Amino acid sequence: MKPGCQTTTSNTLNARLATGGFRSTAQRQQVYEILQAQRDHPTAEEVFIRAKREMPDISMATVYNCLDALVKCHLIRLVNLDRGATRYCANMEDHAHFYCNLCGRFFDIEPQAVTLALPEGFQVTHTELSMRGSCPECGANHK
Amino acid sequence: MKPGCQTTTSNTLNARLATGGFRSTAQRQQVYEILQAQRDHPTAEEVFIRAKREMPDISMATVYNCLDALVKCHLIRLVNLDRGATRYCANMEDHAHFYCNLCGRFFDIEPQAVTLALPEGFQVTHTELSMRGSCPECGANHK
DNA sequence: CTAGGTGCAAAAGGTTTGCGGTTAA
DNA sequence: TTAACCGCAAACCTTTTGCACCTAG
Repeated sequence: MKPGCQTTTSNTLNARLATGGFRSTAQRQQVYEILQAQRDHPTAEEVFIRAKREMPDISMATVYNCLDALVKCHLIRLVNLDRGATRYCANMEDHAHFYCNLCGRFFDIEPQAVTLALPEGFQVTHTELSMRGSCPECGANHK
Repeated sequence: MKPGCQTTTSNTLNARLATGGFRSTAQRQQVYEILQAQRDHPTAEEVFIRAKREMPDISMATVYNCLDALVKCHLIRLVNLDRGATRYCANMEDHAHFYCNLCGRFFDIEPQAVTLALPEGFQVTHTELSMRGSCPECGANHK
């Protein structure tokens, strides 16, 4: 491993990968750093473009492989909306997603208190709450 | 229009289509009926297969066209989970979706009370809450 | 060393689009 | 009558797969 990689973040990352039975590779670190650095919920393609800046030979197949490994280790999560490409999010805190129809940006919204009468016997492992509408900026401009 | 089509449901459907600026066609009625009849959240492909039984010449392009029209009229909604194909749901009541990882079925779950600290200025037009885990049957079998 | 990961290229899904003919309003 | 819709086929975009080479553990 290159010097300078032993940050708290990469230690956590490497430990988590190991626990999940995955190897720690430069590509996985790169993909994870991209999602940590810019929390705009990029698509796989957007992650690929950003990764190429640091790692010109990386391939889309590898990006998908890395994203899948990170998802399985619970280091990132998927965000789906409508029929578009899946997006990825490194914020693992309990939160909801808000998509602005006007500017197309995604916002992380504070912890949701979801209370619903879940019939007995249903065991929930993952939850995804997404909303769409207009964000404060666009709502003001659109008046 | 064929006799027997003047049910309450199709009247509502036709009125809604008209309000949305869409024509009422046999294909749209067929697609809507399919989603009303079997509430298992089929994909576009599955809707296509079911529609073909009654309407052998219908095409995928038409199925997508119908689904889009129905979504725009708020008669059906999209259900997204992971990277798979988008699914469609004719239940417009406020509810959540639960996907069973073991049997692969989707369940409609009773009205959610979602309480979250939405920052001022966010205007929500659509909400989607989906969960995954194990359903009562599978949970019992899997023990 | 060797199982697992990488890059490449091709294939597989899923969805959209263009076009000539058809139909609801 | 005519704009909207249909079926067909091709295009498009996203994701997956197969394979030869490489590398973390």
